[in-house]
Amino acid sequence: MGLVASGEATRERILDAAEELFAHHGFDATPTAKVASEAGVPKGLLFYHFHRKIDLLTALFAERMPVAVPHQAAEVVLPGDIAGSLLALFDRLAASQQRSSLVRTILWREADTHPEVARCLHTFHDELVDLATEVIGLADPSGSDPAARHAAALAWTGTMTLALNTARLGGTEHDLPMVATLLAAGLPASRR
Amino acid sequence: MGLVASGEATRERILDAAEELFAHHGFDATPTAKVASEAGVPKGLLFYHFHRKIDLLTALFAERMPVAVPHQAAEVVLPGDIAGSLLALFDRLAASQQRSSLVRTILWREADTHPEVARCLHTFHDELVDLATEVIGLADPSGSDPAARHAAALAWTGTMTLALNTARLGGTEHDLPMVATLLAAGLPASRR
Amino acid sequence: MGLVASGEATRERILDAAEELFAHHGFDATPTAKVASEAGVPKGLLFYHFHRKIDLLTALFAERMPVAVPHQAAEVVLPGDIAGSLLALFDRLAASQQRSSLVRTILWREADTHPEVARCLHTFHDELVDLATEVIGLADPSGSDPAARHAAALAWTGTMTLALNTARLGGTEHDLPMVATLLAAGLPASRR
Amino acid sequence: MGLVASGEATRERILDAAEELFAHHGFDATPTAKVASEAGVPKGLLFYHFHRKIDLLTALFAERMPVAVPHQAAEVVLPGDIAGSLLALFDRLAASQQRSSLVRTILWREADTHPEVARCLHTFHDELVDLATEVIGLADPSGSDPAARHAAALAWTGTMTLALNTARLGGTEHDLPMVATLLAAGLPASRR
DNA sequence: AATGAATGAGATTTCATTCAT
DNA sequence: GATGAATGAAATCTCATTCAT
Repeated sequence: MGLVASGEATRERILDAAEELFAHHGFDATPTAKVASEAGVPKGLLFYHFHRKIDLLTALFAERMPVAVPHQAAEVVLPGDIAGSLLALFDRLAASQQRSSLVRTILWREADTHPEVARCLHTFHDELVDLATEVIGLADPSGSDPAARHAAALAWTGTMTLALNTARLGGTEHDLPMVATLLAAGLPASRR
Repeated sequence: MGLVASGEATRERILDAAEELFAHHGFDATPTAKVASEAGVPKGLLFYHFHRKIDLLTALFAERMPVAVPHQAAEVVLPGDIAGSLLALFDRLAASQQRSSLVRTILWREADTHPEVARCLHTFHDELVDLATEVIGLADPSGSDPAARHAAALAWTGTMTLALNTARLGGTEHDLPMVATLLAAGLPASRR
Repeated sequence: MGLVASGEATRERILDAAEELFAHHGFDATPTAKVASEAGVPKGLLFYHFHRKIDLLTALFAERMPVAVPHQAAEVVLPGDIAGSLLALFDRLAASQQRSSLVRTILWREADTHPEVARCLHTFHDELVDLATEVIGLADPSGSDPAARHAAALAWTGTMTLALNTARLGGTEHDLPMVATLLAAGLPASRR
Repeated sequence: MGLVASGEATRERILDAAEELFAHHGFDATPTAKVASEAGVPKGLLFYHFHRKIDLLTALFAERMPVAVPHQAAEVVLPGDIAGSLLALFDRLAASQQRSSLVRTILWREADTHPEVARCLHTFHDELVDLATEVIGLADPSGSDPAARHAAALAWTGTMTLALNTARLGGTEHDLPMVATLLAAGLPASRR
C-alpha cells in the first residue's frame, strides 16, 4: 500500500536518537541501549541496521553533514556592499546550522579522537573560506588583491566560527557587523 | 628539606597521565585503569587522591588551565606596528599552547557535555579578546576608535583560534601575516 | 503451550540463589557474583533482570514474603480447646516457616538497616496477633473479654516468635504447650 | 599527671563510633574508614588498636554486652503483686536497653551470620527467662507450680522481646499491662 | 524485520589492611 | 602511639554485541 517500508523509517528514527544523544552527551558516553530506547526500538534491531556502534557515527556524517554549498555565494552577495554580503553569508550559515547544529556539535567533539571526523571539519572550514573569498570577490566592485580577499575570508571564517561556537556553548554575544565593516575597510587599504 | 612530600608528587604524576590520555583519546574513552598504569601507580591510589574519575578532569582545569596573562600585552607590543604586534601576540599564544595544548584539546572536546568546562572556554576567549584589544591600543599611535579596536581584536581572536585548532587537528596552514596586515589597514580606515 | 518463557525461569533461579545466600551470609556479605554463579547465570544477566543489587532484596520480600493467611483461623481452631488451638496455630506457622524460613531470616537481619523491611516485619507481626486473637475467639466457648483475648494473642505471638527465632539460631528448646495452657487458664480468670 | 593515657580514650572513641555505625548500617556495610573518621582518628590508628575489623565486633560484645543481672530480681519484686512485678522487670529492662540498645541492635543483626553472636543472644534470653521465673517465684505468695512459673516467664520474655524489638524498629505499641495481668491470672488457675 | 534474553569483558569504585616515617 | 599514603583484591555495575526464536 502507500505505506513507506517500515525499515527505512526505523533507521531514521535510530539516527535521530543517535544524533540527539551523541550531541548532548558525547559518542562514548552514550550507550547503544539508550539510543535504542530513545528511538523506541528494541536493542537487537539497532544492530540489524548498524552493525557496530561506530557505524552510527559514520552514518551521521555521511548522511547528515551540513555542506557550505557553493551556489550560495551569488545568492548572498550585495554588489558593492562587502560588509553586508559577509553578514548575509553569516546569516545563511547560522540558519543552516539551525538544522544541523547537532551534527556540528558532534563534529567538534569527536574531531580530536576520530581522524576522519577531523577531516570533515577541515573540509568544512576550507569550503567556508573559499565561499567567503568568492563572496568578497563578487561584492567588491574595485577588484581587490586576491591574497587580501583570502585573508579577509579567513578572518571572517574565524570570526563566524567563534561566534557560532560561542552561541552553541552559551557564551557572550559578539558584535559581528563591526568586524565586517572593519574587514571591508581594510581590503582596499591593503591593496597597495 | 626541599623535598616535596611523596603524596604530592604522585598526585602530579596521575594528573600528567590523565592530561595526556584525555587529550589523545577523550575523557570517556580513557579507562581509569589506563591512567593509573600510565602514571605507574595502582588503581586504588588514583581514587585515594581523586575521589571520582570526573575529579581528574576538574582538577586539570582548576590547576592547569592556561591563562592569557594580561601583563603579556606590553611585552608583545611593537609601538607603531599593529600587524607586527598582533603576530607577536599569536607567537606568544602558540608558544604557551605548546605547554598546554593538551588541556586546550580537552577543553574543546568536553565543553559540549560539561557546562563548567564550557565556562572555562568562554572565559579564556573573553580574556584573549581583551588582551588583543589592549595590544592594539598600545601599538596604535594614532588612537583608533575603541569599537573598531574591539572588532579587530575579535576578528584576530577568531583567526588565531581557527589557526590553532587547525594546527592541532592537522589541517592546512593559514596565512596569518596577511590577516594581521588587513586588520591593521582596516583600523584607521574605519575610524571616520 | 504450558511452557514458561525462559526469561522468567532464569529470574526465579536468581531469586532462589539470592534467598539462600542472603539468609546464610547476609545481604551485604553476599557478592552479586556469588548469586550469579550459584544461579548458574553470567554476572551480567543478573543486572538485566534486577537493575541493582538491592532490587534482589525488595523482590524477595515483594514476591516471597510469607503471609499469615486469615482463613487459617477456622482451619486451626479446636472448639472449646483454646490451648490446643494455639498450639495448632503454632504448628501451622512453623510448617509454613519451613517453606519460607529463609525470607524470615533475611527479614530479621535487614530490618534494622532497611526501613521498608522493618515495615514488612511489623505487618507480619500485626497479622499474627490478629490471627491469634481470632483463633482464641473462635475456640473460646464462654466468650472472654476482647481485651484479654488480645493480650493472650500478644503473649502467644511473642512466645511463638521467640521459639521460632531460637530454633532458627540453634538455641535451647522451649516448652510451648505449658505456655498455651497457662494463657488459656488465665483468660476466663481475667474476665472479671 | 592526672591525664588518662590518651591511648585508652582513643580506643573507646573508636568503639563508640563502631557501635553507632554497626547498629545503624550493619557490620558489613560499615567501612573501617568511616569508623575511623567518625571517631576522629586516622585510619592507621584503628588497626593499631584492633588488628582486624572483626575484632571491633568481638570487642563490642566482650565489653559492652548488656547483662540481665540476677540481683535485679529482688529489687524489682512487689510481694503479692505478680503482674506489677513483671511490669517492673520490663521497665528495668527497657531502661537498661536505653544504655545498650545499639549493642542489642547489632546482636540481632549479626546473630544469623556470626555463631558466637548467636550464642550471646541465647545466653541473654535464657538469663531473662531465669530472671523472670525468679521474680514470679518471689512475688507469688501462694507458691505456684515451678513449671507454670517457667511457662509464664517464657511468655513474658517473648512478650518483652517483641515489645522491645517493635519499639526499636518503630512499630505499633503493645498493651503490656494487660498481658502481665493475664499471666498472673493464669498462674494459680493452672496449678491444679 | 523484530525481539528481548543472554554473554562476558571490562569499567568504576570500594575497602581492609600494610607500612614507612 | 600517630599518620596518611600505598596496595591490590574484589565488589558493583555497564555495555557492545550475539543469538535463538
